[in-house]
Amino acid sequence: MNRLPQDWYFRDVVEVARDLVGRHLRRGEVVLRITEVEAYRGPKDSAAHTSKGRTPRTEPMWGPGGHAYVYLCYGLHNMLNIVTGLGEGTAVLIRSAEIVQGEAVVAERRGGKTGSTLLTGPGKLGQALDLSTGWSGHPLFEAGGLEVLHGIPARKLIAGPRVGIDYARAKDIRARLRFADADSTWVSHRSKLR
DNA sequence: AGAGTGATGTTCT
DNA sequence: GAACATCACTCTA
Repeated sequence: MNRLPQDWYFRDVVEVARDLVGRHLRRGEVVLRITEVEAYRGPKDSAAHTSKGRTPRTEPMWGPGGHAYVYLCYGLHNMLNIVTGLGEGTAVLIRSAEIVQGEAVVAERRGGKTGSTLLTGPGKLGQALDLSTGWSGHPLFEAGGLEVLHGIPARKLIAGPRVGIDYARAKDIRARLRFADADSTWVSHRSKLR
């Protein structure tokens, strides 16, 4: 299975977000199929990290697409985002995935848990891939490390508001920028999607 | 199904 | 010193 080329990410962030559902994420022997994402539309989007200005932490988000943006949330969760566009401050948060390969390794990293709660949520995904903020800025279109592959695009998408952004403006909270594979059970907060 | 709560540490004011 | 794109757990229904 081949990697997606860098210019694949040079499009509108919502378009890339929808297109990312069903794609594969590979790190070593572990391969995951993305089932749920959220789009963050840059400085004008009050829910996006880039709306608060340029800082060392958010630096990868201001660069060209195809790179990872990883940050620590609540002191314990490493969240994986994929930067899109050409230095527009836009990115897609990867929220959930299904296991394609490496189930034993993932189960061990997740504390021996099994079933469909294994990878539903961005913190769990970071744990399954053993990510840290050191991966922030990593090119996903190059071989080795962490890669995004073609995978199997979703047949049908469902959408809803983003999760955990109560601090944003009302119109940004309402915006339906969370997308998931309608056929997958590996999706968080499923009742709020349609 | 939904609400409440404590754990945890980096980032920026 | 406050805020924070969460999780796992405990209730109550």
